[in-house]
Amino acid sequence: MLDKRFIRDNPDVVKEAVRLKGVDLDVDELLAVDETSRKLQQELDQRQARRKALSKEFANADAAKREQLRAESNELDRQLKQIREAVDETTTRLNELLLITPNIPWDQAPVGFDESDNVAIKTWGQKPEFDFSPLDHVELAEKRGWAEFARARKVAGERAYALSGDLVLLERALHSYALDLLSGKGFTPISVPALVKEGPLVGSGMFPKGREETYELPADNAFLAGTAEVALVGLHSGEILDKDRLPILYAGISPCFRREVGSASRDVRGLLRVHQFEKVEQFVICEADPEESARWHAELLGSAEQILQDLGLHYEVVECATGDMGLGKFRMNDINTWFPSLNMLRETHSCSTLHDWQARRANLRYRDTDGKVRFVHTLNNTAVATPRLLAAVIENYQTKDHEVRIPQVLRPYLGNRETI
RNA sequence: GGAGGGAUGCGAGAGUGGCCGAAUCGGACGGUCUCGAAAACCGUUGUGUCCAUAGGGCACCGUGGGUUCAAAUCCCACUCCCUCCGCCA
Repeated sequence: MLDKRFIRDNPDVVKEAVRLKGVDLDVDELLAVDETSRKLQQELDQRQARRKALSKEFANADAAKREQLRAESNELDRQLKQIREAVDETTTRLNELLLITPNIPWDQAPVGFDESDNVAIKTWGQKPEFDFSPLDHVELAEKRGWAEFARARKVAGERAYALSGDLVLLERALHSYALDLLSGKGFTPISVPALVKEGPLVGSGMFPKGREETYELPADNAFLAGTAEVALVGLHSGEILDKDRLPILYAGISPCFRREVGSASRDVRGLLRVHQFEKVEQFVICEADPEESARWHAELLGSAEQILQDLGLHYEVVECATGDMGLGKFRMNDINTWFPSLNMLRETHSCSTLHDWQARRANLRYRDTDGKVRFVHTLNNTAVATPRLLAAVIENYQTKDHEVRIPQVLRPYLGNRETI
């Protein structure tokens, strides 16, 4: 969400953002509705002021006067009711429009309308060389009894999977390692609800746009969140934090659920795109200073890179194009990691700065040193999301004998085994 | 699942129809005192929105409706929290 006053004062900037992000929003309509809404509100305020005054007079009035005041007040009530209906109508529409108003993207972000316009800004490491023909993660896992696909699909349908044996231990090792790394950097590990109400989904910016991507449990008025970010934003929504509590650094863990409606029959094989997965998420709440949030963006991106470097995986960092970065984002960097079986890099991490766009929706504020109340900045990035990253690890580290060499950093979590 | 209790500002907590955007205590901030600090004393201290230079209007006492000239206060529904019983990982 953007500040209404900002939109009013900078309509051209907002229109440009709408264009750059390819959003279906009529900014002129928004401005018109805002104008109407304010006029109606003023009218309402005036009549309400009058009604309040009448009530005050009433206390000291005689019987005849009271009759007259009662009549006037009743008439005012009739008018108020009408105006209130009009106000409700316009504010509902205004909110609809505000909720789909995009954040202003970073002026250095590549302009473009989808993923294909993203620009690689860094690559690290090298593709592994195999002197045998490597298996893909599905073949490898099945050969080793590490996964059940057919049986899992009997239980839970398409894109379902079950991990077993050493692959489960390896998955846990990845998460433990990421959590330890982030704790060491001052992030508080926190496990959060994946089962959430609608409020935090709107607050985090997932709704209304991502509604059909989200599992809904209508009997309970609840949803399954696609990321811990939803709960992490929600935890502090509505609060006014003391400035000395900032920054708040979380390493959030939760299961994640995604319907993948837009990806029908894409990546249906294996562990790449599944409906349910496990993620350690980096999340930052900091003061509303673009330089401060830019520093945290670099920090979050750096931690994700460190994880991949520690794991020895070949990756590239991508500067996401305006049309790919999503409604609420100021800046987004994806990290794509090498998958030998696909002979390509695939997204494993996504680092975003949202400035105060998310904080405004979630009403997450802090009291600055000058005593003013401001909206915080929020940022998030993946640390480890499995099984996608797990698939990358086993594909990249497989041996001719269908074993997997364990990256050094994970060995302490696996009884110091070198291979599984 | 059954029975009860509750939701008020940064925190505790008063307020059961108009004098309440809200007592009191605590916290925080500023000041006096002091070599400095503590104590004591004095003062300040909710958010949003609109018009505006100053300043003012309006809204908000969990959420949404209703009653009334008038609602934090009465009525209804919902959400959340707590206690006890039952069930249960």
